[in-house]
Amino acid sequence: MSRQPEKSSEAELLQGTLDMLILKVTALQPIHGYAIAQRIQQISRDALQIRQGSLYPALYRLENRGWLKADWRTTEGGREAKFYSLTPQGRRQLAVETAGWRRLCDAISLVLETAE
Amino acid sequence: MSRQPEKSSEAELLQGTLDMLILKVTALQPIHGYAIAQRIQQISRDALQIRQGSLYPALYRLENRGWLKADWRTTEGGREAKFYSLTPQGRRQLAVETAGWRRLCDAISLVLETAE
DNA sequence: GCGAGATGCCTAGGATGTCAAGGTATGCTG
DNA sequence: CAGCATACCTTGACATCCTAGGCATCTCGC
Repeated sequence: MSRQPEKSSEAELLQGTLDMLILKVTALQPIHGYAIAQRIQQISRDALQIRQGSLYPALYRLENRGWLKADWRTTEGGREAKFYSLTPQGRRQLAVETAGWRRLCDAISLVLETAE
Repeated sequence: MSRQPEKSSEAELLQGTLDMLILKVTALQPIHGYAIAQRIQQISRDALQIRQGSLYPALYRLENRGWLKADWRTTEGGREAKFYSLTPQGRRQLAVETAGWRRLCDAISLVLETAE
C-alpha cells in the first residue's frame, strides 16, 4: 500500500460518515490509526479511501469526545503505535450514528426511486 | 407548513447529497425552490428537511454549473416563482451522482456489516 | 551500505457545504 | 388588520475534508 500519491482521485467521502466508519472498525478490535485506514479500504474493497489528513483529526476528535480511548502499544511489526479502542459511550454513539445513517439511506432511496 | 422554528432539530443532511436530491426532484418536473424543499420532505416522509439557508445557495450553485436552468413563472397560487428545470448536463450529472451514491452506500454497508 | 518505499505519527491552510438567523414582499383568512 | 403561509434571498459562523507538507523508523533490494 503506497503512500499518498493518489492514483485515481476517486473515492470521495461523505461528510459525517468518517466518524461512524472509524467507530465501527475500532469496535471490531483495538487498532491503530494507520491500520484503520487500511482496514476500511480493505473491507470496502477499495471503494473507501481515508486520507491521513482526514484520519488523524478525526481520531483526535473522537478521542476528545470520549468515544475512543488510546494507548501506545507495539505492533506485530515491532513498532510503537497508538491503539484506539471503543469506549462504552463510543459504542452508544456508534449505534446512534448507524441508526441515523440507515434512516438517511432509506429516505434518500425514497426520493431517488420516485418515478411519477 | 410553518416557517423555520424547527421543532425537532433532527434531520441533518449529509453533505453532498443535497445537490443530488434537488436534481432528482427537478427531474420529475419543473418546480420552484420553495416547493422543492416541500417535495423532498414529503417524499421522504419527513425524514429529510431542507433548510432555506441550504436550499437557495444550492440552487444558485446548480444553476451556475449548468445543471439547472431557471425561468420565472406563476404558481397555481398566482404568485411569481422561479421554476427550475433540469438541463441535459444536469441529467447526466444526476446519473453520475446517483451511481456514486450507490457505490458509497454499498461500501459503507460492507463496513457496517462486518462482523468478524 | 544506501536509497526507496512502507509503516507510523502529525499539522497548517484552504475549500466547501450546511446551518442559524436574519431580511423582503405578497396573498389569504379570520 | 393580524397572522400565517408562500416565495425569494443573504450573511456569518462552523464543521469537516483535502492538499500538501513534515518527521522518524524499519525492511528490502541492489
